[in-house]
Amino acid sequence: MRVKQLADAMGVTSDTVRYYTRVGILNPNRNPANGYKQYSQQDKNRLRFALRARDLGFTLADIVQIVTHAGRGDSPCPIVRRLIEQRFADIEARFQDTERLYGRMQKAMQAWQAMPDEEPNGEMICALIEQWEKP
Amino acid sequence: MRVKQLADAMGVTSDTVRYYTRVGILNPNRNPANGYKQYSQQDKNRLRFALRARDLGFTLADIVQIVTHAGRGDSPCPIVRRLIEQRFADIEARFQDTERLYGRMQKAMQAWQAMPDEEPNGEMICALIEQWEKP
DNA sequence: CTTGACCCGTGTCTTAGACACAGGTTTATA
DNA sequence: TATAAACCTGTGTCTAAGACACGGGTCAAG
Repeated sequence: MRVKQLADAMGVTSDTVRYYTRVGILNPNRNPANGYKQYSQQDKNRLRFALRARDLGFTLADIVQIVTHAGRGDSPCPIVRRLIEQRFADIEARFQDTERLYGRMQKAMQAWQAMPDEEPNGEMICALIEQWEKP
Repeated sequence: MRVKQLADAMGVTSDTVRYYTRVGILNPNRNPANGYKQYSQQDKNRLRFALRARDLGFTLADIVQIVTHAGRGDSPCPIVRRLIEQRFADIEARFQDTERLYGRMQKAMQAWQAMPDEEPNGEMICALIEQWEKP
């Protein structure tokens, strides 16, 4: 199948398929008649794997490592275990960071809505931000 | 004050001070003797404002807009109100995305630890990822 | 006067694609 | 069969918020 066909089948854009090809996750053959990329069923499986791993928080660099080792016949075992531990810690930290940010913003919004009575204006907001304390 | 002095005073790196200068948040004078940037107390105040706004989820582009309008004597009011609404929606979406990602990863980790009995190996993890269903 | 710490501007790198461009190919329709 | 729409190719640039490197100039203490 060609780029768009694969992209549509997996629910991504053509650019994503091309990008995953560029970085080495997909390895299409070339149609000798016109030079177009030809994706096999194996590419489709790899793309499905890649998208699921991405949804679990792995980076594309992680995925490239995994599929490269898998393709060489090596067991991706130690790599994958290390990556899982690493990404889990990353996502946990990111989650907590975002949670704190969200909390700060909620508090700021509440402070804004608790402003005296008039509509808040730009200066008041700027003053609010300026007086804001580090969490 | 010079770059490093300001950076140290505000707890950021010199690169950050230079970057904020590049994008127009800070406007140092130049020391004519050597061409070095000379930051004033107003720059320090601006940097403090910028860092607090950043901690509240505003982008640097947002901050540039705000301080540019403030510097021109315009009221930043309508801009700031629009930005606040925009960023609050952004952070809310980001928080929920990260929360979902964190949940998916937690479930994956639990599934991994609930694996039969042996140590999990790479193939098993890959199989887990492959069979993983979209949330 | 030397040494180490600081400064300068400029340029490149990072993620995960999105978008644009100029031109070649395929496919459906008239 | 001609043409137009939709597709394809590679290449290059852009995103956010700095980090890092380079080659060279400047400052302070010893």
